[in-house]
Amino acid sequence: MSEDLPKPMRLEDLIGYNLRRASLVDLQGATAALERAGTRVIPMCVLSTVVERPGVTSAEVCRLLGMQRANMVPILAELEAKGLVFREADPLDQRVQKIFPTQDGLEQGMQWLTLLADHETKLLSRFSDRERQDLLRLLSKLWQEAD
Amino acid sequence: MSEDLPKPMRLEDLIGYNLRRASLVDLQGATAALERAGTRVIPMCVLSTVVERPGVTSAEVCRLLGMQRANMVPILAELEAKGLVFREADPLDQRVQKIFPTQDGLEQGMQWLTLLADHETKLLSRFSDRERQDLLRLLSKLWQEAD
DNA sequence: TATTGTTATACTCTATAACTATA
DNA sequence: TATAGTTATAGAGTATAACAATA
Repeated sequence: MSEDLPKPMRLEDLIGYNLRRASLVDLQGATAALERAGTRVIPMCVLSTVVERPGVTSAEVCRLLGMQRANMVPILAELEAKGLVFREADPLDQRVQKIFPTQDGLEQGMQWLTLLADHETKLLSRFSDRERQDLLRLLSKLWQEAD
Repeated sequence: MSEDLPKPMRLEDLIGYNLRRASLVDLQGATAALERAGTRVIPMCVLSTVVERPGVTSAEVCRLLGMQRANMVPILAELEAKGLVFREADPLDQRVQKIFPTQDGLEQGMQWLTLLADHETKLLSRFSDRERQDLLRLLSKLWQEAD
């Protein structure tokens, strides 16, 4: 009885359009939440990665976060200047510097993560637990399985 | 028996992190798909809006797409220079210009939308129809209901 | 040859302030 | 006073090429 429309014919039917709008809404709230703590989203992501993987190298962080090495330089310099991470020469490979969180870095990393978790609780207040789980799973599957 | 962990403690547990990674993966593919047609994502979104709402004003497109008025100016100039849209003074309000798609604009708008739909079919090839529907609904709910 | 960390640079997108013409 | 369209400008994020040191 109903005709089949095989392709989306409107902008709002595109997953990508809704992805970008949703990501932008989240980013605004996340930026505001972190601004009060004196940081931004990208340094927060880098610090979290260092906290979760102490001894990681700059190039590894770049691969994990999908960033260019050149753009990591000022971010790490900023975190180091704030006393949140420090670098150590790797005796096994003179090219690389292993990055570790300081005690302050561990505490700030936890606090920044909590700020974002609180922001997300507000953002998703009308979502059921099941909807949050589904959304997280589908988004993760989307970018992790991308070739 | 299991402990309850009320807040995410890792970067990858944040919806926002997965939103941004997923949006970026999609954006790369969408940009590549549109590059072959000689355009970019934002002009495509603007043209689609004009096609779906002929006679819309610049300020209305900005509100619909969440853009600043200042940033719309060069986009509309580009679409106009390509002969895809044209503007008409509104006799009822001398401040506004109503924007309409040309015949070429209608055809290009359809073609650009098809390019993105094809890109999404590839991107979501491992997603079931149900998963695509769920993802679309959850993303739309996230940004449309945001206050 | 390939990789790491780095510098310099350019480009896109986004944000803000200020202007004019009109409502 | 508020809004529409515009200009100029600054900022954040991203991308590429090239370099020296090391593997």
